[in-house]
Amino acid sequence: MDNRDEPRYRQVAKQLRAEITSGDFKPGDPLPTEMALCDEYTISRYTAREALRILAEDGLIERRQGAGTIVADGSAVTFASPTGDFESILQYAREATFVLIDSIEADADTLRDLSLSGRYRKFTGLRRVASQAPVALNTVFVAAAFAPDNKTIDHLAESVSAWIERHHPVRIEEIEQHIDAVVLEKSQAKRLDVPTGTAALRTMRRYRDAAGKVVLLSKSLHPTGRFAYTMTMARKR
Amino acid sequence: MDNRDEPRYRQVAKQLRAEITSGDFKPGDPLPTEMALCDEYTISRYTAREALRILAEDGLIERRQGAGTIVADGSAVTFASPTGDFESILQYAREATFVLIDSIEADADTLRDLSLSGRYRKFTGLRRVASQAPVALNTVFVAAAFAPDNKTIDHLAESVSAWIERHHPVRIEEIEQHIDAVVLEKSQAKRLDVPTGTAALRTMRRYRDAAGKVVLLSKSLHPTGRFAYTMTMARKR
DNA sequence: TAGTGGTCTAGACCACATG
DNA sequence: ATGTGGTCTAGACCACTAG
Repeated sequence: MDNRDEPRYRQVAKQLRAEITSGDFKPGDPLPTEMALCDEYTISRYTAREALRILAEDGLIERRQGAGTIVADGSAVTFASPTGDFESILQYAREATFVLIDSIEADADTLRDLSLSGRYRKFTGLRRVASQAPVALNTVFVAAAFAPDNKTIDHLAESVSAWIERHHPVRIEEIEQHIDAVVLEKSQAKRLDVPTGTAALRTMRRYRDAAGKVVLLSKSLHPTGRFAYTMTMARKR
Repeated sequence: MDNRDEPRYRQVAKQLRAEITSGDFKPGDPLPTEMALCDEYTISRYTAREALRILAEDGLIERRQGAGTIVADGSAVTFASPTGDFESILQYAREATFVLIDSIEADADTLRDLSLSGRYRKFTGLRRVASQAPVALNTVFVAAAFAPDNKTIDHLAESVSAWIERHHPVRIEEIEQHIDAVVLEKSQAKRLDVPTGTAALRTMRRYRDAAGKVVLLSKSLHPTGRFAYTMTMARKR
């Protein structure tokens, strides 16, 4: 079933998120109180609060001292990243899990098309939040030296770039992002469980280290309604 | 001096921040461990961690399990764009001309849908580069106080936000951008001179002044192939 | 006044990084 | 092997909101 290594508070957050996005809780509805969550999940208050913190940071809920916790409005469908820090721009919901479909060594033609040189491992998978419909069909090319094994990447609950930085002495210095729109093909739509002909955001990101080497290249297809890209830019002074 | 009501963890965070920004701790330096902070400030580990969490969220420090906490080598990451100014986000707008189709006062329903309050003028038009096919179907809501007249906006060869800043004493401090994908409807496709059913990037941007007031709201439909969104994010300051 | 979320303590065990 | 940060428990008191 679920990854037993995943912290309890993320599991709880995932569950609550599912109940919110599925409509069990609607915008404006009160969420269970912290003590209620403690009882329901048999967890301490700290764990309940960590779960709620995640949802609050993602803008899914609003908390008010003395009053309670309610579902924020307008966030039932999309997963937005309102903050401006490096990781949150790139990620889907914090708990989005990579579900591996396929893993092979990238062939020469593919690499040439992507302007990559060197050896790369190609992972194909879905990004899911809880057991909801996938938010993305994801293809990731990882430089061979940094590639995780299949067991590691499957059910990875963070970004691949974050995993690489934690496990290898490399630092991503720059990300180039390219976004356009496409209409999904039949096979893609099937994997994502949407009708053929649905529109999707297509993103391609190149993650480079200080030397300009592409450590990671990620291509994603996000069907409309499951994902939208949000960011805030502040003016430089 | 210090607000005595302020939570202890914020006081600690404030103190640590001061030590970092004053240069007592330099980028790459290890910060005191959690236990060391507990002793130094006579606080529990929870309180120390809350303080560190604040600094980590602000991008001032980096934490790695097992390794420790160090001062980050850049301040919070910003979106580095080639030119470093707002115009670069608009990309097409720099060389694209706004061709006015329609101009009316926005009605109450429309404003409510967009969460706008106050009076706004709604301009509909195409963005063209030279006499090529249009790169966008554009709807712009301008706060009444700043709205250009029809003659001015038609064939405007810059962004509307730039025009506003040049002609009114207002400064855009923040832009919130939302991007998703759609399939064009017949009337939209016709205007853009593409087949019905073409995919398009849909962007919505809110331009706010220092007070948070939405000065300008722009919605665009960019047909695939004519426009793609590219940006580069750098980790360093 | 009762109940909520906010802050805080004092423990504990674990995963991970480094020597 | 040691020490770090990550997770988690079981308490407590306080600030605030609402009936």
